[in-house]
Amino acid sequence: MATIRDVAKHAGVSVATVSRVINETGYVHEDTRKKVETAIKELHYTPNEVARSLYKRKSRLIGLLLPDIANPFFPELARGVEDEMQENDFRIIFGNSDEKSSKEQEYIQTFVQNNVVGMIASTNDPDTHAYRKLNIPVVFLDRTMDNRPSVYSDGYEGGRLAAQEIAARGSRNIAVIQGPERVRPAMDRFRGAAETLKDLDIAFQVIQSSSFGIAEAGVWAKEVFRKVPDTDGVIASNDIVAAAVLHEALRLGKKVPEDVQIIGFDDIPLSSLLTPPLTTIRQPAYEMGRAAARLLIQLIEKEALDNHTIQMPVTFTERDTTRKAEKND
Amino acid sequence: MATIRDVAKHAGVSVATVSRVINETGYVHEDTRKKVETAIKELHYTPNEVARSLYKRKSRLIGLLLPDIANPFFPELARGVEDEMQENDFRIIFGNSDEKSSKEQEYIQTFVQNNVVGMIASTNDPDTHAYRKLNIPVVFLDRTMDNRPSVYSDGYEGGRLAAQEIAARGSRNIAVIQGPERVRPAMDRFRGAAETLKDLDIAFQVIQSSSFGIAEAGVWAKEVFRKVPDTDGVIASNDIVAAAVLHEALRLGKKVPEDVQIIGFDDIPLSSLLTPPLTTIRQPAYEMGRAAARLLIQLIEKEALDNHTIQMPVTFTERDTTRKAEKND
DNA sequence: CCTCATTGTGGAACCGGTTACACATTTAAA
DNA sequence: TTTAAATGTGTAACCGGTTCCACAATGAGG
Repeated sequence: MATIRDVAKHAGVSVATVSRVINETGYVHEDTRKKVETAIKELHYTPNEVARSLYKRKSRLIGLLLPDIANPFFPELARGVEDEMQENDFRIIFGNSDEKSSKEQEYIQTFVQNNVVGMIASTNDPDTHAYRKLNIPVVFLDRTMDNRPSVYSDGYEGGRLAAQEIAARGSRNIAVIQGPERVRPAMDRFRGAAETLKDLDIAFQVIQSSSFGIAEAGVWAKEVFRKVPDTDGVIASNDIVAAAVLHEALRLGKKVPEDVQIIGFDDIPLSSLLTPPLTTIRQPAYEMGRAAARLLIQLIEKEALDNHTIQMPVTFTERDTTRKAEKND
Repeated sequence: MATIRDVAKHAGVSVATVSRVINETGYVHEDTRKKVETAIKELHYTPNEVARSLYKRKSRLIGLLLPDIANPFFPELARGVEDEMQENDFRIIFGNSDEKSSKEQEYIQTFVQNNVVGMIASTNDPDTHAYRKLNIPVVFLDRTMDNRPSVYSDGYEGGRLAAQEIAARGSRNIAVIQGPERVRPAMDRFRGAAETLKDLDIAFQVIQSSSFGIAEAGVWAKEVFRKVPDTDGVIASNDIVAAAVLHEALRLGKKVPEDVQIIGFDDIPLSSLLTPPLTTIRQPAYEMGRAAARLLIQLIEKEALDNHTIQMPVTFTERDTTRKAEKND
C-alpha cells in the first residue's frame, strides 16, 4: 500500500502539499495539483483512514447497536440507516445487544475505542450512564427517552388504533398480547390498547409474552387460545406473534377474520404474504432508519438543532385478518 | 479520554511499561504492574484502537459485505458471523452491495482504508480483481468460487432434492422458478432441479424471476399461474417467492398441497409460520455465518489451512405444502 | 568474587496521515 | 516604486499507541 510519502516523492513535492490536494485545503498551484493527482493515480494511492482518524480524533465510522438483526423488524431499520450513511460516506460498525446491557457496554466501549463519530442505538435504557458520559452524539432508534435525540413511532397511538379498529369491526372478547415488560414501545402499545378498550367498555384479557422472537412466538400463540378459547379478536405484540396467532387459529379450524380478527404491529415485509394477509399497525421502519441517520449526521456536523426527537406516524394497515368496518359516514 | 501517557504519568512509569502491562508482553515487576493497573482503573483508561491499528497495520475489524440485509435470508447469516466474531473480540464493518459491483468496490476500498484484518463477502464474482489483489484474507459466503476460501451450501443438490421429493409426492406438471441469472446458488438450484426432472422424465416449465426481493415476489407468483395454470407442483427459487406462490395459489382457490405442491429454498424463519407451513430445502444460514467467521479467524491467525472451502448440507424440510410421500420401504 | 543470563525499565523511533508555522514568490493597491 | 495581501510550498510536530534498543539491577554458577 502506498503512503502519502510515496506519493510526495513520486510527485516531487512535500507531504503537506499532497495532503492539501487530497483534502482540497489551502493553496495549491494548478500545475502542482496535476502532478500530485497523476502520482496518486499511478500509485493507486488511497489515504489511510486510520492515520487520519488518529490525528483528527474522529473517523468516518458510526456505531449501530440493535437488539437482534435476526428479528425481522430490524433489518429494515438497519437498511435505512445504512443507505443514508452510505450516501454520506459514513461506514457502520454493527453489533447485536440481545437487549443485554453487558453486550451493550462492550459495544459502546469498542465503538469509542474505534473513534466513531456518532452512534445509533436501539436500547431499553437510553438514560444509562454509559450513554450520558459519551461525548459523541447518540441517536436512539425505536426506543426513546425524553430529551435525548431519538426517532421512534408512537406506540401508544398504535395501541389505541389497534383497539379502536378491532372494536369497530365487532370484536367483543379481545385477547391482548403484552410484549416484554422492559421494552418501551411494547409497553406503550399495550397501554394504548388496554386503555382504549377500557374506555370503550370492551372486555379483554391479557396474555404475557416475554419476548419478540420467532422461536417463542408459537408458545404465546397457543397460550392465547388456551387462556381465551372463545376470543374473537387478538391484538398481538408484533407481527411475528400475530403470524403465529394466525397460524394457530387456522390450525384450530377457526376462520380468520370471520371467527377471530387479528391485528399485529410493525408491518414487517412478510406480513402481506401471509394468508390471509395480516392487518397491522405499520411503522415505517426503513424511513425511521434513514431519519435516524440523517439526524445523527446533523448532530455530527452542526452542534445544536431545534428538533431532536422525531416521531414517525403509525398507520392502520388494513388487510384481511380483520373484517370490513361498517361504514357509518 | 485518558491516553497511555496519562496513565504512565499517574503511575510514575514510562509508556513502554504501561504498554507491557496492557499487552502482557515482556518483563514487568509485580509491584509495577499493580501500580499501573490501579492507574488504569482510576483514569478509566481504555487503549485507543485507532493508534494501535495504525502502528500494527491491522485492526480488530473485519468487513462484512452482503447483498441486502433486508432480504430475510441474510440476517441469519449476519447474526452467525456477528456472534462468532463478537466472541473472538472482532468487530464488524457492515455494508450492503445490492449486488452492484460499484457499491462492492466502494466498500472493499473503505474496508482496506480502515485496516480491516479480513473480510466476509457474499458476492457474485469472487474472482474479480478487486478481491484477488487484496492482501487480507477473504471468505466468500453463500456464493463461492473454486479454490477460494468459502462457505456455502450445495445448490445443485438442493435443486435435485426439491425435484426428487416433489416428484415422489406425485407432481407431474411442475413449474420451476429460476432465480436471477447472475446469482450462482440460484443457478445451481435451478440446474439441479431441471436436470433431475429431465432424468425422471417429468414435464416442467420454467418461469424466469430476476430478483429475490419481497417486492417483486408477487409478480413471479402471478406469472407462474398465468403461464402454467394447471401446474400441480411449484419449485420456487427461494422461500420468499415460495410464500408469494403459496399466497397466490390460495387466492386462486387452489388447495395446497392437494391441488398444487410448493417447495421453497432456504428455510427462512417465517416459513414455518405460513399456513400451511412451507416445505423447503433448508440451508443452515446461522451456522454458515458462524462457519465463515471461524474460517476467517483461522486464516487471520494462522497462514495456511488444509480445508479452505466448507460445504454445508442442505436438507429437505418437510412441512405441509407437500403431500405425504407413499412409503415404499 | 567475577561473569553472564535473566529480569526490569525508560527513551525514542515509528505507523501515516494533518496542520501550524515559516518562508518565498507573485499580485494588487497605494 | 513601495508595501501589503494573496498565493504557494516545505519542515516538523502531533495524534496515541507499540516495540527496538540501551542500560541497570539482580541472581545463579563457577
